[in-house]
Amino acid sequence: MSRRRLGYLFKHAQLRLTRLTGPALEPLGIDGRELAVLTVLDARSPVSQQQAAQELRIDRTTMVAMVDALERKGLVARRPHPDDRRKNAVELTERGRDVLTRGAAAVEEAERAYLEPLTEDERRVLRAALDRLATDED
Amino acid sequence: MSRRRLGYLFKHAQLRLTRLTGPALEPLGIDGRELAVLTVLDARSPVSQQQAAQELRIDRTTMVAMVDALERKGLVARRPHPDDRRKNAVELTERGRDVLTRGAAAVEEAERAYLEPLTEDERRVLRAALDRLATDED
DNA sequence: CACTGATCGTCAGTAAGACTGATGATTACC
DNA sequence: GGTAATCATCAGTCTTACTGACGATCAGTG
Repeated sequence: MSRRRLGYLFKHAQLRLTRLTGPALEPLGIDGRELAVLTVLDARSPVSQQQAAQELRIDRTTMVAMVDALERKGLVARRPHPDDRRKNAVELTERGRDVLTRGAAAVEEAERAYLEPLTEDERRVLRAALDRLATDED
Repeated sequence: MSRRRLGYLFKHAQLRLTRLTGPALEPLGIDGRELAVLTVLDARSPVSQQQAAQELRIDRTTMVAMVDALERKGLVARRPHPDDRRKNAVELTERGRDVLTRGAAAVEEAERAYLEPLTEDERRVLRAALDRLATDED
């Protein structure tokens, strides 16, 4: 049996993760990407859209669409940034904070189930390895 | 600093991998997914499109498009399957085998560079962990 | 102050990837 | 022989994420 390529392993490892986190977040009306945006907006507030985009390494135009969606759902609000009129200060609404709290717990639980087939040691090494592999030293 | 979520880590670990394997395969005119298809077709020949699709866990209709592309590039040929006239026996052309050989070497080398920041131990554990995480026990 | 260049948010258009659902041809079941 | 399942295909759709352009605003220079 030939050893599978890393690309295959990553793709399907990620697919299985999505199959767990997706349904866990679905009752809250968001997906994993939106939860990530909520997390950054909450932690770094008040933050411009581009700062948040850089934090998550997503495109600036993608962030526009994400904030659009979250705003439509009433989870965030665009406000004029105090220091710079070009920027939006994007803030979580009360409901946004609630969804963030519950979403974080749901994902935590889903990740626990996801990692269940691994030993404690493997989980630790996996996380450390991914951390380094995900970082470009460009 | 808050621990990043698995979804983020997987996404960006995969992005960096693609940034290495993509250019490595580019001179051959294929991408990683096409190389994977060539690999399966070569190992299991003669194989129907759906068998190959199942092997790689991609959709049957996606496989049609992949074989279309590979056929256009002269790397594979659809032939009537000896046992079942519904099936195509998809086979590598001579040039397809050459591209597979050189592509496999190129990806091997790219993966080596990709894993360079990890210790030998970490590489072993990572692979074992991904293997299990990528497998649905459904 | 006036100019130049950069930054921020936005929008339109596009491209890749992968799906659903339908179809015709063929095969297997009984 | 008739019904159900399988294979490859196609059209259409959906998601994700991009490029390139735009107006508005800011920062630095002289």
